[in-house]
Amino acid sequence: MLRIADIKNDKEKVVSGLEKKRIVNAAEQIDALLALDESRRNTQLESDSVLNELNSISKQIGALMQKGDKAGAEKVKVQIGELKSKSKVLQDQLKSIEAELLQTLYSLPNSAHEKVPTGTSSEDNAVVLEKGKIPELSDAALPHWELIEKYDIIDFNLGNKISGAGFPVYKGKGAKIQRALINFFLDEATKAGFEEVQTPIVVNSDSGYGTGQLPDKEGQMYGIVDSNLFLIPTAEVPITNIYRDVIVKEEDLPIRNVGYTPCFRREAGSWGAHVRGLNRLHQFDKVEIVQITKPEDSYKALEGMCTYVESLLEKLELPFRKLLLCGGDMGFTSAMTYDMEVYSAAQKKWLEVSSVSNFEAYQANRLKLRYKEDGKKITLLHTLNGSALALPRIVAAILENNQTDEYISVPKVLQKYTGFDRID
RNA sequence: GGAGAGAUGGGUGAGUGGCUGAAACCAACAGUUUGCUAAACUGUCGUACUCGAAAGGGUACCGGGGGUUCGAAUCCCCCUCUCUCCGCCA
Repeated sequence: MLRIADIKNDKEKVVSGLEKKRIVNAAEQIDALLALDESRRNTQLESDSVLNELNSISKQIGALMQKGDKAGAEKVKVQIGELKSKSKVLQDQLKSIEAELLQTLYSLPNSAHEKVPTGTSSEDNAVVLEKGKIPELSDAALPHWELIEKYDIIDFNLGNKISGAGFPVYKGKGAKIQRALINFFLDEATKAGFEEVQTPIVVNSDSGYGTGQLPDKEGQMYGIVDSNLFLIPTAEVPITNIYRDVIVKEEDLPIRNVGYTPCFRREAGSWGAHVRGLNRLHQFDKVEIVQITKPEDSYKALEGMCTYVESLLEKLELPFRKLLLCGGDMGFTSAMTYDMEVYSAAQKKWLEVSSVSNFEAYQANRLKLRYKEDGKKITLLHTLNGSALALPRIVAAILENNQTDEYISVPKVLQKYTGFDRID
C-alpha cells in the first residue's frame, strides 16, 4: 500500500500517478486520506496522554500498596474511573480511525511511475521493442487447438471430465514438452543467478494481503472451502511472502528467487468465444522470477529482468514484442510493468507470455519487508517479479510457428530436455 | 482423528500480578589491548506510532483476539500454530 510519508513528501506526484491508474477523484481521495491520518495522530496523542496518566497513577497505587498504605491507595483509586472511561472512548475511536485508514489504503492501487504512459486500455500500451522473424505459414497451417488434436498431445475433453473447462490434460509429447520447458526455464534462471525455491501452492489470507491479491482480487482466486486458504494465481504470492515480516540483512540484497508452480485463476467474467485452446486456462504452469532490491536499485533490476526474459524468447526462437503498459492497463499493485508478447502465427495474434513489474515499496509496505540501511535506519525494500515464463501460450506459439504439414519441430534449446526433435 | 505439553527479543532461555520492554548466555556491532588472527575486557544491541531542532520523552507490542484488575508476559475465555505419544497413511 501507499505510504503516508511518501504522499506528504510529494502529493502531486502520487496523485498524478493514481490518475494514470484511472482513479478519477485521486486528489480528493488523497486529501481525505491525509485528513484521516491527521485525526489518527491527534486521537493517538490524546489517548497516549490519558494512558500515561493512568499508568502513573497505577504506579502510585503500587508503591502505596507496597508500603501497606491501603487507605492511601484507595484514595488514589478514585481518580481512575473517569480517566478509564475517557481512555476507552479514545481507544475505540482510534481503532475505528485506524481501520478506516487501512481500508482506504487497501482500496488505493499503487501510483504509476512518471514514465508510465497515460492511457485507458491495451490500445495505449507502448511497443518498445520488437524482435524475431514472424514465420510465414502455408495456407494449410492450423491454429494450436487443431494441432493438439491432430497430434493427440493435449486433451480438453478429458480435462472437462475430470475438472471442468480450462483444465487440460497434457499427454505424451504434450506432457513432455511442458516438463521440458519448466526444466529449461528453471535451469536458465539458476544460471542467471536466481535461487530456486519450491513453495506451497495454497496460501493463507495474510499472504494474499501481503502481495495485494486481497482484498482487491478475491474473486479471481479459488478459495478452499472451510480452510481460509486460496490456490495461488501466481508463484509471486508464496515466493514474495517468504519475506513477509522480515528485516533483510543488507549484504543479502538483492534477493533473487525463481520457482515453478501451477497457477489457478477463476477468470470470472473473462471467458468467451474469443478465448480458445491454450490462450486462457483455469490452471496453467508458470516459472516466476522474484527480486527484492534496495529502493535505488529497483528500476535497474526491472530492466535486467526484462533482458533476461527476452533472452529466453530468443533462445526459443519466438518472435516477440515488448510493451510498456499504460497506466490503465497495469495491475493494481504495480508502479511500472512491461509485458512480453509472442506472435502466434496461425491465429495471427500476439499472446502475453510474461509480465514484469516493479512494485516499488507498495507490496513491501504491506509485507513489512525491510532492511537496515547502513546498519541503522530501517527502510522498506522494493519488490519485483516477472513470468519467466508462462507455459501455455509459449506452447501455443511453438506449435503454431513451428508446424509443417507433417510434423512440428521442437526448438533446438529444448531438444535435450524433450529427447525428441519433432512432434508427429 | 484421540491424549498431553507448549508459543517470550536474531538464537537458546528465565520470568505466576506492580521494582519487567523483559534476566542470563550465545550471536552481532563498536572500541581497548595485541605484530596479524584468536582470546580477553568495555560498551551498544527489538519493532511500530508519536512529541522534540537535538538530547531525550510518551504510548503500544512477550503467537492472535477478547476479558478480569487501579495495574497482566504472568489470571480467565476463544482462536491459530508447534511439539510428544497413540491411531491412520503417500
